[in-house]
Amino acid sequence: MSAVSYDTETTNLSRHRGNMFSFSTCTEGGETRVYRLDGNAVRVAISRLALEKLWADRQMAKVMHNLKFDLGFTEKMLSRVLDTGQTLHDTHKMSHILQNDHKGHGLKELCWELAGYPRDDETAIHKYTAGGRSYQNVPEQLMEKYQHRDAERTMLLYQFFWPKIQASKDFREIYQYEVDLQPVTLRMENRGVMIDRNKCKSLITELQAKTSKAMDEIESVVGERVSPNAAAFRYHLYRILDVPVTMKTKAGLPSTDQSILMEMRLERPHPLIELVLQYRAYSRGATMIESYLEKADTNDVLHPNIHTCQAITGRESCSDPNLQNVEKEINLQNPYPVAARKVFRPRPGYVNFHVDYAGIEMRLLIHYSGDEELVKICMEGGDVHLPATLIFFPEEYSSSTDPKHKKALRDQCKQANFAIAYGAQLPKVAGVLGLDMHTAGKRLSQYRKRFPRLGSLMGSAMEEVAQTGKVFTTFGRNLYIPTDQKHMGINYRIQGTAAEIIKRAQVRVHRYLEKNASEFHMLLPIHDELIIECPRHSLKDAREVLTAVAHEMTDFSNRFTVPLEVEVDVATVDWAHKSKYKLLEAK
DNA sequence: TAGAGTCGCGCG
DNA sequence: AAAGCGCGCGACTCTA
Repeated sequence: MSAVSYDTETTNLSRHRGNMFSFSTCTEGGETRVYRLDGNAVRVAISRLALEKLWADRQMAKVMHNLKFDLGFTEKMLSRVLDTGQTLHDTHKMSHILQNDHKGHGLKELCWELAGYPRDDETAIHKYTAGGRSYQNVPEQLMEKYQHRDAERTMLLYQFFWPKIQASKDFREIYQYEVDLQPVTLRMENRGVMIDRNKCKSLITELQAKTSKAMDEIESVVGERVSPNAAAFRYHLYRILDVPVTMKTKAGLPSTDQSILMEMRLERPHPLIELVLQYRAYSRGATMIESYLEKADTNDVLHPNIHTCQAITGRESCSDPNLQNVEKEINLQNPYPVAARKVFRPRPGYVNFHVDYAGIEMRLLIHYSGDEELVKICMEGGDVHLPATLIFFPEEYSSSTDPKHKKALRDQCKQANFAIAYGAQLPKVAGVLGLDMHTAGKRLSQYRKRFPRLGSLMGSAMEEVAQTGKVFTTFGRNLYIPTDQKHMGINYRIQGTAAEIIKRAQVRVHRYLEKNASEFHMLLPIHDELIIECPRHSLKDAREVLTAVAHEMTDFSNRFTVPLEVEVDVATVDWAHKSKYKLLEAK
């Protein structure tokens, strides 16, 4: 199949705020063309015709650098969905798969590095686009020159990267789901997430009042009006509390971060500590929620950018706004959390299902460790943290009759399990468990004897980095790691594998819903969770649909020695109020 | 006054 | 040498 590169120029980076006004193409032979969709009517008509013709030709693969962007604007321009029956390519995704550790995957920089292709475009254009002005303000002749370049660059990258992707079966498969994920993600961004404007406003008012109250009280304690976020504040804090500096910032200054404040809070309580924690939490909460209001469209819907290949590990990320870090009601690190999730709501007439992978990180650690006893516990649906609990607290756990106490012990051992898998040594493990070194030492060696492979996960990943400069996941994705950072290998492997799982899951779930339950829509991935909306009049079908979705998300039996499972919650009012949702029993 | 770097903090 | 790591964003600070 022959291919053509395709690049759009738009008046804004955000689809719901701008439109495309021009596009350019380049053939495999290097012929470039530029079309304008603005200006006189004849030119517009000719360009539109060319655009229609280009997308009508399904025998011609379209190559883009970040295809979600170009596809999204083109769909908006033509008012229809375009990915059906098309062969699409994305050179940005190729670059990420082939060289995840590269400092960036920008079109210009890549072509400069790979081919010495000139990259002075911006310097000529900058004075026309400074101050956030649209690229439509750039003189056409100048703009055109660089559009030819970008189309040519994209074709250049395609010709350079595509053979390397094709050379490996794993790469082909990884690349294919990354490409398939683009229109899926585009649909989620377009659908968006609804906020409750009134709840936002009242919460902002409340938080601003609390913020200024905290500020006033801080002033009366410190003696002058100084923000707890200001550099100067750190000296006031240590002077007033009269405590030694235990942690410093990168620049060698006394740290005033949360972990320090929480320690001080326990050892030397003082009203100033509470005020600082309150001020920081409330002011941050207020500005975050203000930003949601600014970014929402006229229907109170947020359209975030969901980046599928931004993180070095292959994880997704989210911006404008970031919906993957909205505060929960309870935060163990912060006694004054802002329950920001309550401003997110299902659309009128809808409910939201939150489907999350149960303990996926520990399951993957166990999979990669190959520990037979732990694998068996997973397969039988048992508690993988129980053996550790019985080793570290044999008497305490068995003889305790207080469920709270038992849970606390079990949670400490869960922490210890993660710590050991990520390379913790005796002092750290003893600290996590709250045991003296001697007792912890004896029990840890028992533990290591019984589960030797969990403790050697980090070591083997480090060895792999030392030998090859990378680790690879079950799916064959390469994750390059600096050789002076070998210890990161195990983390990259786990995080990268979980990312691949949920990416593949989204492609499958989208296909399932499109075919079988087209009124359901995915809204957002949050690393180990998918949020799916369902109209209330379809609730009678929801249990069957969600059970099928769960199957699509967890069906990796040929890849993992451990089973994957999901748990489902349903939110009817807002994202802070969820209840358990039971799936159908497996047949 | 815009951009870059640091710090701190939310989520996973 | 090490319980690890990935993001995006706002406030602040300094520089050009």
